[in-house]
Amino acid sequence: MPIKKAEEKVYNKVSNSEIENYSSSIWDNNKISEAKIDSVKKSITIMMPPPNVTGSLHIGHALNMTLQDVIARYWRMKGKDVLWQPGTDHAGIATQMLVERKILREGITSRAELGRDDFLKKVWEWKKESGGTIVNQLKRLGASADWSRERFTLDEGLSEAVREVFVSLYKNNLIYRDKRLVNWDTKLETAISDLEVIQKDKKGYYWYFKYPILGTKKYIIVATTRPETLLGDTCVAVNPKDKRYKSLIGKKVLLPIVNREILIVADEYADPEKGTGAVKITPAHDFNDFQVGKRHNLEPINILNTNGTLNKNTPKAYQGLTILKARAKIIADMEELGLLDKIEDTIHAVPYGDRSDTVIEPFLTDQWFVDAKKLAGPAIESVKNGETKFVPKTWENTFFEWMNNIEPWCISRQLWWGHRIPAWYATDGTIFVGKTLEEVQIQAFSKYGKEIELKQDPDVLDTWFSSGLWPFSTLGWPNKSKDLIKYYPGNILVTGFDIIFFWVARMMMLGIYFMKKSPFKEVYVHALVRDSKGNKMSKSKGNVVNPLVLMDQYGTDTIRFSLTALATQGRDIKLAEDRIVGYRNFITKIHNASKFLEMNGCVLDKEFDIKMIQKPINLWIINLLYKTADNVSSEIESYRFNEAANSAYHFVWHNFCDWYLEIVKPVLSEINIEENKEIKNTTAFVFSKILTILHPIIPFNTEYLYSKVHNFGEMLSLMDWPDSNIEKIKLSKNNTEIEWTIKFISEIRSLRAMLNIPFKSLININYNSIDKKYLNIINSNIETLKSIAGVESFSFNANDSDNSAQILVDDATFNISLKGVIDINIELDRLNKDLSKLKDDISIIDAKLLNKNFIERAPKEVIEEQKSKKEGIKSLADRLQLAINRLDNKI
RNA sequence: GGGCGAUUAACUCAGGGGUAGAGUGUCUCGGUGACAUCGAGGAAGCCAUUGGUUCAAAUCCAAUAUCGCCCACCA
Repeated sequence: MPIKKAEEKVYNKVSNSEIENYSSSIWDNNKISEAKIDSVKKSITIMMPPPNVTGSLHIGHALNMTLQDVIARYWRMKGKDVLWQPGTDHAGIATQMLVERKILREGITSRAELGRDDFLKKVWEWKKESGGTIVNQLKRLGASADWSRERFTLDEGLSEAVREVFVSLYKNNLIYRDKRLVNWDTKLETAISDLEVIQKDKKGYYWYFKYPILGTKKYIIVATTRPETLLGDTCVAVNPKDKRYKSLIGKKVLLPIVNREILIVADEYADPEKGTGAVKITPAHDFNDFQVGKRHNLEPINILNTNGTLNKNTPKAYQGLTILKARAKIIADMEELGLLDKIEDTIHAVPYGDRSDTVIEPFLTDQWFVDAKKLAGPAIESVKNGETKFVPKTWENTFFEWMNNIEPWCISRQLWWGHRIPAWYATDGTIFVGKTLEEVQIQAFSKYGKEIELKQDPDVLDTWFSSGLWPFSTLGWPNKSKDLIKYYPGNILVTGFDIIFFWVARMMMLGIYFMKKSPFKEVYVHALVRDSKGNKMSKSKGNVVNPLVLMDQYGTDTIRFSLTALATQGRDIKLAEDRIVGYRNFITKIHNASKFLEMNGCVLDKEFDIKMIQKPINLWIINLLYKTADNVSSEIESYRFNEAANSAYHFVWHNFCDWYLEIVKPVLSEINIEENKEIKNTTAFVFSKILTILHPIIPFNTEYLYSKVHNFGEMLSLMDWPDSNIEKIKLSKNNTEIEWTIKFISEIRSLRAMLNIPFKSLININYNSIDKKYLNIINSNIETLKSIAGVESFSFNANDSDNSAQILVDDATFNISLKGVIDINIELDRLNKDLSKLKDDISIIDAKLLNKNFIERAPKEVIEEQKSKKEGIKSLADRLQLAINRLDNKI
């Protein structure tokens, strides 16, 4: 076994952390990411989705922030004044839970023991100590947001905006207080919104209960998955059209255990197909039942305490029991009474709280609501009329679907951490809403004619209420600030689809209401990052990929490039480590190219004018460079990040490194200085532009190479984006000479590989009659051909019928003497294989050309294209056939 | 139940009316003055199925199948 030298050789690239530290420190020193309010440049505003202050960078953040950073850096290089507004969200429930756990560890039994004020002090303390974690992680990722403007949703300014909005919406009857069924979290003891409820399919049972009909010995049987709600039943409903029960309508049943007389009512809600067709109605604990109860004027009976235990409205034996214990007792009691008819297995959806992961109970309480329906109209309209566009457009359907069916938004939370609701109550229950206590005191005084005691509502607002104001509250609203005028509305919002309803829709509703304009022109909705098998990442599955670990392992830029290259529209991202390794290699490749430039003294000459370039190879690469730059540019602008990354990748690796540098390499080492000057200049120029194009995606390495290693000029992040229009570069469609050379070299290499001619044995290429232009090309690239194709000589040889292999490039034919070293049969095989491919191609085209309909109806250009294609292939095939015949004769 | 999306090489995915593309993997050769985290060259596909539109369909339309997601659903 030969020793693998690769293992001995340690690549001497500087460490990722050194590169990352260098780049971020010069960006910080030069404040490249700060928006310039006084700049005359046109603005681009990106509102960062504020991560939870309790958060730690996960792969979704990494994707989201990388894409925003690509956009931000790109537009800066395009000469725009970019505001990327960062900040964090106070995350009411998450933060409160976290700090509650913390004080528990400190030996405090509950937040109640501390009291509201002291508990909040603890939360602020925590925020001061640990709240910056996520921000530092974002900075490490390279997020070039304007951190000097960092905001927090509980900042004084943002809180003022919250109060202003609340009061204003209240005055306009868009916020109201109401007693309604809400989703109640019995663990957190707070109401939550519909969106915070997650339905999970669970195994359960249908219990069939017999309710005795008063005055008879008969029963009506009802089915339920929640036996304990029996205690709160106020009627039994049957469908008026259901013949089975028609005679029972209006009769009464004796509700077992509680012995309450309740009516059998007729209601369309009862579905004869479901269960027994008769349904028990518990208005206080079921959303549908609530409506039924209302229709029949039945007072709901609440059977629960806020912590989910049974309350005073239930029989003594049940009071204080948890729901599950009460359920078991009901079943046992019913069975004992002989009223349990049967039990069936079922799988049904059970609501869970997204934060507490506990079963959510419909619960009747007084809460504050936003009349979302009224606010939704204009938001829907702004998408319909194109003021705001979703990318990809398919998300607009999702948006409409939800907005059209929107329900009142419950905004009050029975928590301590958050924006306190600016409402006060008089002892008689009168509500006063105002921004400050003084304000409501004045209101109260004018009502009562004297000073009275006012108590502020103890509840706080849903966190999304304040983040819904983010696009304008961060810019100084309600003050008419310069920022607001310049940076509102934003241009682009980058977000995951999971918060379209939570956040995007609410920002649009509130933004349009208060600012008269939708808060952003475009919403780019990116995919979810999944594991390599396509599973959603979750802590319980243990398949969570920690971006910070990946960043340590591969470097931040590698992760950024990987996420960008994988960010296709409309499909989830499966993060496979293979891909990451591939892109790590790409960054290494760039470093090696850089090393090559250094070794060969390729230094950027400020006097160098690319319009004066003469050599075809240089013209070729410049041409491709600008094509790539234009391409990357339009792909970023249309949010096709994967295309942008791939396009740059391909150009750098396969055009610049594989061909340009290889072709130029032998010439660079020649002594002719004048001759080399143009090549060296071009090489340095193109490389500097490569770094520019890649900068938005991999800022750390490109900045490092640009300003530290090569000292190409100022900081890269301040450079202009290459643009063929602005720089008036004429792009040509074809560069025949270089393209022909590449084809020629590829043919030679392919032949070598197929015939097993080792690279070290140089070959002699003969030609008989070829066009002079090809000879010229060969002569001007002779060094390249020698060094990268292993060609020793070219010579005229009229007698080309020796044992020779054939190379056909366009309409030129070459032959290589095999000198008996090579098995003719192998060459014959190779040629025959090529030929049969060509013949297949011809027959496909022939089939078309012989089709009368094709000739009659296809556009002329297409027909001509097919014909000339066929001509080309045919001439190649003919010459190949000739060569085969000749070789055949030798055998 | 309502809606959306996916199905293309072994894998992960682009593309999108005119002969099928990339990266990874795989096979062969290679220790060469940028790079073995590399270079050169191969092999590998009835583009899910069935119908339609079209001169022409992987691409457009419709149905089907399978998988995924969102919303609704605790009789």
